[in-house]
Amino acid sequence: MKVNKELLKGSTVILVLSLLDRAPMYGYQMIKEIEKKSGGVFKFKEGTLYPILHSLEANGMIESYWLGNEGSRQRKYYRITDKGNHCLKEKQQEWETFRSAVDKILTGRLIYGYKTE
Amino acid sequence: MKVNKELLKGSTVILVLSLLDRAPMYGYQMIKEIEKKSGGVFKFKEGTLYPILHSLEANGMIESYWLGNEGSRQRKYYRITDKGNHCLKEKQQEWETFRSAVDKILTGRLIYGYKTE
DNA sequence: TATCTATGCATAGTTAATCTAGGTATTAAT
DNA sequence: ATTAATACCTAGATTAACTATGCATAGATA
Repeated sequence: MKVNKELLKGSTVILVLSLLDRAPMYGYQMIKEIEKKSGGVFKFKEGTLYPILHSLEANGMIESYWLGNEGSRQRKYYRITDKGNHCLKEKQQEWETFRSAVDKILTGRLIYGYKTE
Repeated sequence: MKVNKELLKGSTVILVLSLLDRAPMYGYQMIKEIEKKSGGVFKFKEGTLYPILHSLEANGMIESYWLGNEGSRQRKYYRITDKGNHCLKEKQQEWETFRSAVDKILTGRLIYGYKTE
């Protein structure tokens, strides 16, 4: 990770659902995709992604199916469900709220008075 | 919190340092200030803020001093140090990187192919 | 004057998201 | 044949923020 990894907390699910909202993918592919799209900023660990996928599937946000590439290796693809799509929309709104709130504080002006010893 | 509290992780320190970069403040004041500036999105708990302040002080990012309001109650003010200011600049850059990377994924286009069963 | 609310600092223990570190197996390249 | 990349998985450790307290002062209100 190029950034403080704690920053990522709370953002992983929206990143995963965003990817799957555009196309079904398998886990390993998502790791590469996220790294590529983020310009190398996010490098998901397998120990991070796979438990998230399993949890999202258990909650009905995504569905999985095995698919082989013309007789070659089997890959476990995930696609987003209607419920997951609804959840994604909520999280997109949440992200906008969060980002805006942080920026307000980073760029904000002083409200209360100034006091020093 | 109006947003998933996990989103906040990794962002607390930059928020605190940003406030102190504009004026010294005491803890309770910072809680109110952050709530006000964020439009009510962030409501820091005391159990969140005070340990952060103590940790930042232990690391030389901020300094504290007690100050009374004309003979009234004593308040513990914090001001940012040079080291803290340097840290803040790094974290501002980190925030930009992070925010931009998330937005790239949320709005990004498909890179690999599309596959379904 | 008694009580309630807001202010103000502090911390021990809990929770939960991510990482570490390991495992297994297939495929492609050297 | 060996190595690197691909591809899945999970138990346990880490750690940041929260919960739930405690204590104390100041101001308002009845």
